[in-house]
Amino acid sequence: MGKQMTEMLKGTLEGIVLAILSVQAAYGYEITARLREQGFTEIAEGTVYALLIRIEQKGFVDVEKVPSEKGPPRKVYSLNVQGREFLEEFWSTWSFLAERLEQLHKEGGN
Amino acid sequence: MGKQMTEMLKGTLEGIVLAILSVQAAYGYEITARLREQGFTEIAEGTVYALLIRIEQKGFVDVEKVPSEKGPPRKVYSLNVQGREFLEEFWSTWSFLAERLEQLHKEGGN
DNA sequence: GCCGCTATTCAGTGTTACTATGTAGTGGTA
DNA sequence: TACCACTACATAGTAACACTGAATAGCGGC
Repeated sequence: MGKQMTEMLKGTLEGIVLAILSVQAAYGYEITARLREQGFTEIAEGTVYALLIRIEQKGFVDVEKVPSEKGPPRKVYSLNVQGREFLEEFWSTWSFLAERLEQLHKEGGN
Repeated sequence: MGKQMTEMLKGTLEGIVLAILSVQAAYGYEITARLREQGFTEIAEGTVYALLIRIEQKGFVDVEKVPSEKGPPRKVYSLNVQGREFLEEFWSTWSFLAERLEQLHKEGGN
């Protein structure tokens, strides 16, 4: 993956995953696949699983183990109230940053 | 500073500073002040200086020492060709990320 | 002589995403 | 039976980056 993207994902990937979960509960393998669909083709599985453990420890998600027909049991993550609050904060932080950067892009773009 | 902002700045602060330098050459103290003006009120001076050393080592900027009337000599940084190329890459990476996030924000915002 | 402002530097810390690998369950197939 | 492909999760070690909390240094005014 591009080094720039790697660094830029720090702090945003968590929000991205929470945003995905805010639409619908999902398990790790599924989330990875969904990220790939959305253009994040190079995000490693290990990265996603590590992130899921983190957001579980922070108490942003509820976890349920569900048997799979095709492999080991799935750990299905669903966003809880705390997670939704955090996601809102994330969006406001993101919006602030995005506005400043858009401004800078315009200024420099002459 | 909010922890979210801290993490989100990883990878973007470098681009922000390069964007500032793309408009006009500047020195560390000045850059810090300019960031504060633009709403990044809590970015530590030490952070900016460390970043400047990094981008100098990467060869994105040229440095000139200029005496000051008000204190120790200033180290004035100006963006060079390599820096401009890197900045362009930065903008394309940023745009990609911003588009995906905007999309996600819309989807989740129902 | 001391304080405030300007200006830079640096050691140590925490967080995060990546690499690389390992473990495990299921079904198909030769 | 043995092997492979796909599904599904876990983890140890690494690199990069922003922050904290200092220290150093030059200048002017009181």
